[in-house]
Amino acid sequence: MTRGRGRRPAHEVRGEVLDAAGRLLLGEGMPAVTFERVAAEAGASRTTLYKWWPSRGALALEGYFHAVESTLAFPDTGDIEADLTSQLTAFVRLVGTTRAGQVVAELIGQAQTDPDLAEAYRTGYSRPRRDLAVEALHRARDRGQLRADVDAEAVVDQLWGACYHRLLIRDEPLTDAFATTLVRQLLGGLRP
Amino acid sequence: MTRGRGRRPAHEVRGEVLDAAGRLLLGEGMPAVTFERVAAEAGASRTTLYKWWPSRGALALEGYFHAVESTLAFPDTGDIEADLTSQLTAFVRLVGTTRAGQVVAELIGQAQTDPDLAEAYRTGYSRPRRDLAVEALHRARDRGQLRADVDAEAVVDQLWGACYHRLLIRDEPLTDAFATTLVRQLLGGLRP
Amino acid sequence: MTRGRGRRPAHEVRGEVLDAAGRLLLGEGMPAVTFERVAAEAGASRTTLYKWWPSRGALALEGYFHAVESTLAFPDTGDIEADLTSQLTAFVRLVGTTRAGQVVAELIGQAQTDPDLAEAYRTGYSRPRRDLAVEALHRARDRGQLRADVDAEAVVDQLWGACYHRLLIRDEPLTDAFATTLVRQLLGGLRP
Amino acid sequence: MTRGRGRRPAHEVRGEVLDAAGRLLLGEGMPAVTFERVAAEAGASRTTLYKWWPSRGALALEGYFHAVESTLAFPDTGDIEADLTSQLTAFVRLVGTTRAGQVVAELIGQAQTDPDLAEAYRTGYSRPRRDLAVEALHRARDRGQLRADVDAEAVVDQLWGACYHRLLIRDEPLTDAFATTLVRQLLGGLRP
DNA sequence: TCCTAACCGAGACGGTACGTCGTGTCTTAGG
DNA sequence: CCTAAGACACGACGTACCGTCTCGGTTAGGA
Repeated sequence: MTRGRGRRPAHEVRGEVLDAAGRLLLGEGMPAVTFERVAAEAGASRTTLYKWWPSRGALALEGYFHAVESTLAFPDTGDIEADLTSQLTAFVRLVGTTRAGQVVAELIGQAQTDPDLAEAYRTGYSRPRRDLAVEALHRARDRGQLRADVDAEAVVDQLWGACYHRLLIRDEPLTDAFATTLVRQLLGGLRP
Repeated sequence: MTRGRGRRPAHEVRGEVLDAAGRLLLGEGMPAVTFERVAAEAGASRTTLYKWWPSRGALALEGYFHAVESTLAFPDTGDIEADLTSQLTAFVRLVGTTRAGQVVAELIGQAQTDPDLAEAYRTGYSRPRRDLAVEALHRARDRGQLRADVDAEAVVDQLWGACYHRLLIRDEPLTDAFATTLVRQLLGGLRP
Repeated sequence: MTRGRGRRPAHEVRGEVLDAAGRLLLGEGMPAVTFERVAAEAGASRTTLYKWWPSRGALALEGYFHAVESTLAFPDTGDIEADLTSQLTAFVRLVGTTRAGQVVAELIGQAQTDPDLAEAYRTGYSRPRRDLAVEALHRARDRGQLRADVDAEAVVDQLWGACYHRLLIRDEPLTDAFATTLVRQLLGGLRP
Repeated sequence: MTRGRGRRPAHEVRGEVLDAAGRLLLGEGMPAVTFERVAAEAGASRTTLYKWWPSRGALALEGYFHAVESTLAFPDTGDIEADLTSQLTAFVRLVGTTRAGQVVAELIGQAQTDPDLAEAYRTGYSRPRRDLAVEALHRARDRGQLRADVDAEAVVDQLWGACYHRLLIRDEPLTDAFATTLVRQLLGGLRP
């Protein structure tokens, strides 16, 4: 007898579902993350998934978080150029050389037609990371390393956004040198 | 008599199909551009569409081009900062206030899982526009308005890429002021 | 509100599908029995049909059974020649003058390239009918009306098979006289 | 340069088409014989095929004839039982053990919904063979080996038709013994 | 011999059907 | 009594083939 149809503890099912979603996402990419396949892989009912996740994008995103358990940190050594370069280089390497790059790109792509995913992505991923960088930039400004009128949000777009651009359009390569260049070119004009 | 089932001139069918694709894309967005609906709207056969377009993304992109007939130009007044600001502001307005912004975002989104669309987008859209900007930057450099070691490709990512970032993630607004700030912050460090 | 998209009782859908299949089969013949048209006529989803019937032939056959609800009987009066003649005459009239003849021919025809239909036809139609005739022949043999070494299975082929031959090839007519002749010519040599 | 599009001698094209049709029929069976595939295999235009053959069945049949070049003969040794047995045994072996059996069955099957094939089959295949057998039977009758009132056409159905029955329905095997039995059982009652 | 008309093959058209996958809804049986 | 299993209608996909029709190159016939 297989398992019966009665209910299992919610958290147990949740865990298996997210495992399955993350596995599919990392293994076969976004198109493989369907309610159908995730439910089948997790041995759960599709009904259950519909109850907890509003869209396949939201499910995929949560599966991604569940799989990578990323730590959120922005080391502050006191040298903003060095910190930005190291952060940006780490980011470029992550999305440029690991599976994560393609996955993040697909999530952003899917988010264009999936409002639930877009919202979840902003709230749970991009916003916190932006904030960390903005705070670091503000601290640098307060330390006198950056001009007083620096627009920290725009700086984030000019560094990370530039990388996302290359990640999403892919008509120019995403290299360490590129990361370094971004910081160098931008900070030249931002020093007091 | 209806029309028979034989061949109609290729360009005639093509035109009607692209009309339909563009109309659906602008009117209801990317999810509405399916082979099925485009064929129905165009009064064409699905088979015919499959013969000419490798994916719904490629079809949508061509429908978009067909609909907007955009002119490609990068005015060069001799003042690079002014030119960049005006170009970037125009771009920000286009994608920030018209239907085109959402459409372009959806196309880029779809391109993440549609290689044919990605290739067509790079070749027919992003690459030519990048090149124009890069050439303008090189001319400015040769005029002595920019440092000799400027990385023009990176500059493009730091200006337009920054805008695409806000377009695609949408956790910060895409305003005229933002465009101006991007140019100001970046060019400060790029002058000789 | 139309009806919703959820589940309907299986037997309800089944019934409507078989009605439709039978109606199309009797009305327009085998070529009209496609999954597509049956689904449309029955107001059911094609997906559902695929779940229950392995091929359009199998669907048609079941539709045929559903429509005709034939009774299976082989009256045994004690006079084998009379019984065979009456059975064969009835069969000849059925397939020679009613719609059923063409339908059965088309089913057998389709079965040549549809293993599922072939299997279903043998199991559900021909085998039981053969068996009834064979049993009657064995009883006649045991009563001493037929030679002890009669090959009852072969007799079936020499009577009904002969009729199927004319039904399927149609280069000679299928008449009552033919049925009578078949029995007469064969039984002459089968009497003890 | 490939070959141009001008015309080739009709008989040359015909030959290649029939080669292709026969090859497909013998190799993959009736479902593989489509105008599309035959034209492709023969390197001919579909238009040409439509001009010469009214249906895929007719094309297949002619391809079959072209491939097998069967000789039509009914040896007459003077002993009708021996002749019938040897002819029937040869037939049973042909359709029971070679590819031809399946092919003939598929052709008859297809003929149920293809009037052009049915007509061509009767005219070019079954009718001539029936006639040969009927003539042999009439000669035997005239020699006094069969009763004067024998219905030769019916005899053909009771011998070959019985075999076709087993070929087409396949719920009993088609063996040499079966052929022998058919003749033995039937001729018992047909002798004067 | 050149030019032109007729023809015929190549191939695209509108269609029908297939079989599959995914979606979101709804019923129902099981724990 | 609630939940999950699972069947349903639906929409879209990509493919195969059908029968029709247009187009343009070749070839044969007339100038």
